[in-house]
Amino acid sequence: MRSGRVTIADVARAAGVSKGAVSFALNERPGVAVDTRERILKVAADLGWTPSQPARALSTSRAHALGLVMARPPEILAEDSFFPAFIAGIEAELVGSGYALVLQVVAPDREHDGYRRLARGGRVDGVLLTDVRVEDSRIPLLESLSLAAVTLNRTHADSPFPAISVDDRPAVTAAVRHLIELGHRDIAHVSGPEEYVHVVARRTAWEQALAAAGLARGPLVQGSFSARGGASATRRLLDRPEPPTAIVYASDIMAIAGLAAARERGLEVPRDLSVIGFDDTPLAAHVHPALTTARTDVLGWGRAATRALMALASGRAQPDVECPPAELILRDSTGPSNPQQQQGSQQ
Amino acid sequence: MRSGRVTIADVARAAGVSKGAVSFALNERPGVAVDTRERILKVAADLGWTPSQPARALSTSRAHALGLVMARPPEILAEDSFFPAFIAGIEAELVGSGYALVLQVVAPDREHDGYRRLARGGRVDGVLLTDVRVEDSRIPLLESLSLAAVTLNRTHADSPFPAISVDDRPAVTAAVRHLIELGHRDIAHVSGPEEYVHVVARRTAWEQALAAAGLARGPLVQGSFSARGGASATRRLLDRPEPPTAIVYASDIMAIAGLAAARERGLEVPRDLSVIGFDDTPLAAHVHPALTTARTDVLGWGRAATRALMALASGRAQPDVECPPAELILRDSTGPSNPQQQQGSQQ
DNA sequence: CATCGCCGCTAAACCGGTTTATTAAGGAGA
DNA sequence: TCTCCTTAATAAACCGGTTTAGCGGCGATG
Repeated sequence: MRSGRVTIADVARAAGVSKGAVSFALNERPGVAVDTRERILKVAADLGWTPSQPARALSTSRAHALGLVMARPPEILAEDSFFPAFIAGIEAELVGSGYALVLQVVAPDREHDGYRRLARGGRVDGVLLTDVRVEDSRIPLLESLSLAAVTLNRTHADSPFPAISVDDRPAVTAAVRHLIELGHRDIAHVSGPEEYVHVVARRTAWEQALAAAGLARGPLVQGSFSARGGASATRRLLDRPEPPTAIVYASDIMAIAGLAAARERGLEVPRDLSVIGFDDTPLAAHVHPALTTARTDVLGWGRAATRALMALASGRAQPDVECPPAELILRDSTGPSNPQQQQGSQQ
Repeated sequence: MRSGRVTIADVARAAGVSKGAVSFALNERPGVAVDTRERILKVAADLGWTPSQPARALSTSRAHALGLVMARPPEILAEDSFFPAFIAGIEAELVGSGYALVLQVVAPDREHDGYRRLARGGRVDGVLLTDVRVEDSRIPLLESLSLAAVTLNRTHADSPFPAISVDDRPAVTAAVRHLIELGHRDIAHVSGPEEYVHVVARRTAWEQALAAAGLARGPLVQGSFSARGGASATRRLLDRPEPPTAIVYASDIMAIAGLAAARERGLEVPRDLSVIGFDDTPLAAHVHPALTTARTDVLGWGRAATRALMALASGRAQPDVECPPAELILRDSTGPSNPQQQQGSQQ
C-alpha cells in the first residue's frame, strides 16, 4: 500500500486469486475461466498495474526490446534523413507490441562495441543491421553473440539472417535513361564508399544503364554522403577538361551541395548541367531547381524489417522480404543536354 | 555448462566464492579483500560474464536506461538535424556508464502515451524533455508517473525538473544587428508554432533587437519548421506590397527553402534579399549562397542534459545548467540593403 | 457407483542479480 | 590467555514476474 509500484501480488490479492492466475489471465493462456479472467483484468486496470518489464525479462529471458546501432560519423548522421524516417517506421510497428527500441550511437570504428553492449546484459532480443557492407564483419560477430538480426539489403557474404531489401537499381536505371532521352551522352556518377552494398548497387545500375545504351562509362567520383563531399566531388567533375553534362548522385544531400557548387561555377541547372539525387529528402522539392531524385519508402522499410525481426526473435524463422523498389521522381533539375553552352562557360 | 548464458553463479563457482562476493567485487563495495576481488574479476573476464541487466534492474529497481520521446510529425523529424546530433550527444555521455537509451517515436497527439509506455513497466529511470512548451502538459504527467526528467530550456510553467538551457537570443540579436548595419530597415521573421519556448525566445529577441534600434517591428509569419512551411512563409512575405529586404528564419531548413522561393521570384540573394537561418545544419555551408546562420552546440547540449539526468536518476538533486549560447555564423546570404532594386522586380 | 479425465486454480520453484543477517577467522588489548 | 572488535565471506531472502507440478471438484463414462 505505501510502496510505490503496484505488483502482481497486489492484483492477485485484490482479485482474490493467486499470482499465477493473474499471469495466466494477462497473457491470455488457457486455464482461467472467462469470467475470472475478466475480473482479474478489471482489477488490474483499476489498480493501474502494468507488469514490470525487467521482472518479465528475467523470467522469460527475453528483453522484449530491439536494438539499433548507428555507426555513422556525426556529420553524416545529422544530414541524412534516413535514420529519422527509418526509426519512425520501426516505432510504427513497435507500438502496441510491447517491444521497445534501444539505441546505440557509436563511432564508426567502435561499431562492434555497440552490438556487444546491446547483447551482453541481454538488453535486446535482436538488432536491425543498416548500412550493410559487401563483406560485413558484423555477421560473424552477431552469430557469436547469438543475437537475432535482420539485414537491410543482402550482404554479399554468407549470412544466416533474413534480408529485408529495397532495390535501388530501377530508379537509377530510369534516371540514366531519362538523361539519355534528354540527349545526354556524358553522364557522371557521384557514389559513396564502395564497401556498402547500396553504393555498389547504385553504381552498377548506372554503369549497366550506360552500357545498355551503348554509351561509354562516364566519370565516377567517390563521395562521402556528406554535403562537403558532394560539393568537392562536383567540383572535381566540373574541373575536367570535358565536364559531364549530367550527374547522377548517390544521395540528395550530395546533389543539393552539387547544385550550389555548379552555381558557384556560373553554371545554371538544368540548362548547363542536369542533376539527379537519391532519397527524396523533404528538402529536395524545395531547393532551386527542385531536385529530380529517387524515392524509397524508408518508413515502410523500417516497418517490414521490424516485423520480421520481432517474429524472428519470437523463434519463428523468417524469409527474405523484398520491399517495393525505389522510383524516379521527375522535377526540375534535369533538362535537355546543352554541351556547347557549358564548355568553357566559366572563367 | 551447456546453458547459453554465463551467470553470476558460474563465476562464483569458478572463483570458489559465493554469489554475494562476486556481486560485491563487481560493484566495488567494501568487504572483499583486494586479492580476492582481483581473482573474481579475472575469472569473470575469462568466462566473459556481464551481469544481466534485467536481473540487475529487478533487484535494484532501476532500469539503468534513459528515455527519449520524439513527438514530431515524420516530415519534420526527417528534415531536422537536431535529433541526430542530440542523440549523438546523449550517447557520447552514456558510453561506459552502463546506461542505455530507449527511444519512443509517437504521433504528436499521442505524446503522453509515449511517456506512459516508458514509465510503466519501468523501462527507464528518467526522460529527456525536448521541444519544451510554454505551458507543458508533460510536466504534471511526469510528476504523476514519478519519472525523473530534465527539460531542454525552461518551461514558463512551474517545473520541479532541472532545466538544461541554451540561450538562442544572443544569436538572433546579433543577426538583427548585423542586418541593420548592412542598412536593412525592413526585417521580417519566419517563426514557428508559438507554443514552443524556443520559438518565443527567438521571436522575442528579433522584436527586441528591432525595438532597441528604434525600428518598427517587421512582418512576422509563423512557419512550421518544415521546408514546405519555409517556402510558403517566404512567398507570403514576398507577396506583400512592400516586401522585406531581409528575413530572419527560426530554422535553416525554412531558410534554405526560402532561398529557393526567393529565386523562383527572380530575386537574387543577397543582392535583393538577405537571409539568415538558425541551426547551422551541415548543409547550410553548402547551399548557394552559403547560409548565414546561428550555431548551437547541440551535441554538447545532449551531453549536459544526459549528465544531469543520470545524476538525478541516481538520487542526486541537480541544479539548472546554462550551456554556451547560440552564436551567429556569417556567410554569404546577407548583404547590403538594396530596396529599390527589389521592389517590383518580379512579374 | 466407482473411475477416469479434464478444468480451474494454487503453491512453489525459478530467472539472475543485490542486499541483509550471520558466522568464522584473525588481531589488538588487557 | 581470554575477550572484544574488525574484517572477509557466506547463506538466505528478496525483487516481480513466469511456469511447472499438483490438487480438488465436477461431469462423463463404463
